[in-house]
Amino acid sequence: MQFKVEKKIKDKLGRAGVLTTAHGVVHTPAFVPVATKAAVKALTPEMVRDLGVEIVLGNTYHLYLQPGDEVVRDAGGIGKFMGWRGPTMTDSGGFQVFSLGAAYGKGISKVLEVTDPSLMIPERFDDSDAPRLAKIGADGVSFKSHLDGSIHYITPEKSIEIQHNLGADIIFAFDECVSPMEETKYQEEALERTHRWAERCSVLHKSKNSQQALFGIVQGGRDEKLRKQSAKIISGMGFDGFGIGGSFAKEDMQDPVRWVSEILPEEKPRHILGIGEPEDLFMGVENGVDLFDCVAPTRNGRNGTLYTKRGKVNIMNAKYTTMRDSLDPGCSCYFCSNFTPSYLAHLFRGKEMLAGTLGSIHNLYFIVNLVKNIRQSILDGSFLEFKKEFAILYRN
RNA sequence: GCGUCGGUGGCAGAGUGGUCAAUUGCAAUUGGCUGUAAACCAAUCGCCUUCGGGCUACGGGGGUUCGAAUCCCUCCCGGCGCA
Repeated sequence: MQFKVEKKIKDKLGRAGVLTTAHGVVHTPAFVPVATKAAVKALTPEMVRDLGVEIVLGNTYHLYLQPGDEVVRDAGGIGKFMGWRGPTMTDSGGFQVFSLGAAYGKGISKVLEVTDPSLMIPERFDDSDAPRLAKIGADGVSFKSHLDGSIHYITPEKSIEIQHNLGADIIFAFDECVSPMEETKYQEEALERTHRWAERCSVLHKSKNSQQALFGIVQGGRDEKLRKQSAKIISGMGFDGFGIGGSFAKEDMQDPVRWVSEILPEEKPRHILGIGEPEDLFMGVENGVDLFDCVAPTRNGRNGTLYTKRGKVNIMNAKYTTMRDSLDPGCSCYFCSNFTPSYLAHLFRGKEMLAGTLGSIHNLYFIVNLVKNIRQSILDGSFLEFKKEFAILYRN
């Protein structure tokens, strides 16, 4: 893998670049659709490609459980297995430590909308009996499969082995995504663990002489000291690129991202994990992020929430049942070019499978194109103007 | 005409003397979704309300009872059977 910065935003950390992998080129900043189980839900690889997508991201934990990483390896790797000819990346399973662990059944997401001190857990109470499918052990994480209840112990080494079998161009170190609700003491403890795990991932990966690029993940929550410390430590481990992971608060997300980008080596790519609402894309790019993956466009698309230049709309709202005007004037995606909101509303109400497909197509097109336009604005030297123009319409 | 079973909120369908403005499902209305336990989840869903409560409701009318969607009488409507 190679990465080259083409142009930077004046006086900012942001840049446009080109990432070259064995399976093709990615123009950054880029949006990376999520294909957890080797499928971008509701879409064929051809549709995904036609939307302008250059790279997709699969998931270690999910593919390990089903169909099994060896099946994927024997099929020629994740790209070949899923019929995607371009570059691929896999997440390490670190997010499942969070989503199936501390966040399990609690409705906690990785982005907090409001910073409310009362929401913070003052002291990590003993909730070891709380139902959860992931538990952190001595040197790894014990998962109870959501599919059949079987127990699986994933260590950093195991995550890397699985990812070697999955064979994506870019893989991630096994980390612990920490809940935004955790107190500082726990953040520190988890951060040290993530650093130890990162080192182990790096050591094993290097010993295997893999052609795959390994990205280390910076954690540290919303704490400046921890974030900077993490960025320094992770940059010193010889990774090929970096992930920025963990907990964020909507209103100050840019701070951790900036702190980290200022420290990470400029010549290596940075990927913010699991972030991808339109405003966040501008925030990330401005603060030095090259790659974004996020389930939001596809999940929202399947659930009836569609992006438009004037903000998100819920196609299930009564007013759309008869609307024949364009949902998002100027949008030239396959859905907007060929169908009416009324039709899509009907498909959703009728629970037709095509609803999720058309919703995903529109949303992915919206996000991928937005990032493309952001990239172009960097090359044109008009990023800040573009950001401002977009925000004025989108927020109304 | 006789017999019989039934008529409950937009629909389906529970309830069969008080805890019933009435279980549940669907529909409807609205909200949410950020490294996917997610083609998902949540709230609302008779009218009014100063959110304490008030009012009108289980085909119509009448009755029994302290109290009726629930019991009785009668009328109307529907299914089935027999003429």
